Amino acid sequence: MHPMVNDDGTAKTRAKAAPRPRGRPRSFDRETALEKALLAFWEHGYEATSVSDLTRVMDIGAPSLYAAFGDKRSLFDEVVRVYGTRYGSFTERALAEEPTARDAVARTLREAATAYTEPGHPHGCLVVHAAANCSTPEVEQSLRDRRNANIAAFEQRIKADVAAGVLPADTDAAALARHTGAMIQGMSQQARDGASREELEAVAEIALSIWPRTGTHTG
Amino acid sequence: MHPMVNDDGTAKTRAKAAPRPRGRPRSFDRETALEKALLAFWEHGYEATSVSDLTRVMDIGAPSLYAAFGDKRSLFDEVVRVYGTRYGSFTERALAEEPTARDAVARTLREAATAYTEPGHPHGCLVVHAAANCSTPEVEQSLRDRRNANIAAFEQRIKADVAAGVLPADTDAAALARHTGAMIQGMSQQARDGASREELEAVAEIALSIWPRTGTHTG
DNA sequence: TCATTTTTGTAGCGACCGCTAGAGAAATGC
DNA sequence: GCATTTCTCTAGCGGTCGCTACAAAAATGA
Repeated sequence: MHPMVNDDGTAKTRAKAAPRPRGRPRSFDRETALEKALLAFWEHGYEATSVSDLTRVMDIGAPSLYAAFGDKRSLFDEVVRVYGTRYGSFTERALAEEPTARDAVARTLREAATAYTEPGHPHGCLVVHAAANCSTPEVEQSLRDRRNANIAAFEQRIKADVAAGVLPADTDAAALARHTGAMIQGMSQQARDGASREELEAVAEIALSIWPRTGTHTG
Repeated sequence: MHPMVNDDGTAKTRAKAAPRPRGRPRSFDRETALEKALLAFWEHGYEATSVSDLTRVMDIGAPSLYAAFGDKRSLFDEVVRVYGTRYGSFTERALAEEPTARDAVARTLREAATAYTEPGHPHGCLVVHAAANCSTPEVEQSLRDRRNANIAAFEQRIKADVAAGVLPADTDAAALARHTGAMIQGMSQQARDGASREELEAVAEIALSIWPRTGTHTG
């Protein structure tokens, strides 16, 4: 057995043994740099964030960026994945944990009001805005797919409630899901345009009032 | 009196006499070129539409563009003005012509469903999307101001109905206006993401169901 | 010590960006 | 005809874009 030499001070990333690699070690923490890139892309979008911007905020040289993350496009892809797990997971959590579609939508909209106006990071949703007006169609399409997949997930959840009798049989699941998606995207735009958490929460409550109250909560 | 020589075939623009200017006449129709620029900016946004793109779709050289429209920024400003009168005026028309705030909002959302999916031009609203992720902050801010002014106009109209007793006294006019703005922007995003007119109309009807039905139409 | 491996900083590639100088072309007034 | 005015075309400016070749630097294994 090799001794687990891992407390050398710089290698925060390698938590799991793995003997130190051969060459010169990285001078920066990969996760920290990735988070900086995430914030830059979140604030300015894919296209308006130049590689020069990225190297500045990540505090590394261009060759280091390309060695660690590939090109700009794959760095952005990784940023989107990290964003999804770190900041954008409240929707799927609500869908998984709440007992009814209505509860899931309610929790999603309320948490969106908070998440989209949180201090410490840009307002609104990266998935909604970061690939708008993008001259690389694949990038624009990849986020569009994520948005539409979210709406499809709402639709599935609503249909399940209809099938279970929780929602009326004549419920238009597709329209209800799209309405929810439009609200989320509209609230994200509002957050970018300066709306506060309280203002977005009021919007969310109005939007929620359209739901038939046949669910578990009737108070 | 000078005879009104105005039928020289090329000068569509000068409808009002004004003796022909001194130098070499323009080889293109300014309004037609402006409309082409409008469509380009609408589809790709301010930043992603290069001057080279513009000269190609307008079918003129770069010096002609700069002579006729100033720089890229002022061309975009003019495009936004033209867009407002030609494509984006349905909101203020509804606010001016409908008897109640609710009717104005209903007409706005229904007409948005049509306008945002009309064939022959890009989907969605130029004001919502064309300055997203823009590295020129003034451009981004100018469209943001237009969006927020729209919401303020809704709020004023709603407050007028509250004052007139058409809407309940405890109506949250600001939240209701912001909800309307979020719906418009969300529907615009949906249109960009591929939603059809019928789908957006269904979303609009759902959104409208939140309004208290104390207005003139109760059928 | 010394060869090997990997990262780092410098410096710059070709392509495109918004924009314009300058010469020629097409109209006018005289 | 001829000067004047205005527009058009070619060509290219300085700057930034995404990206990379290259050599020095810093770790390893022997």
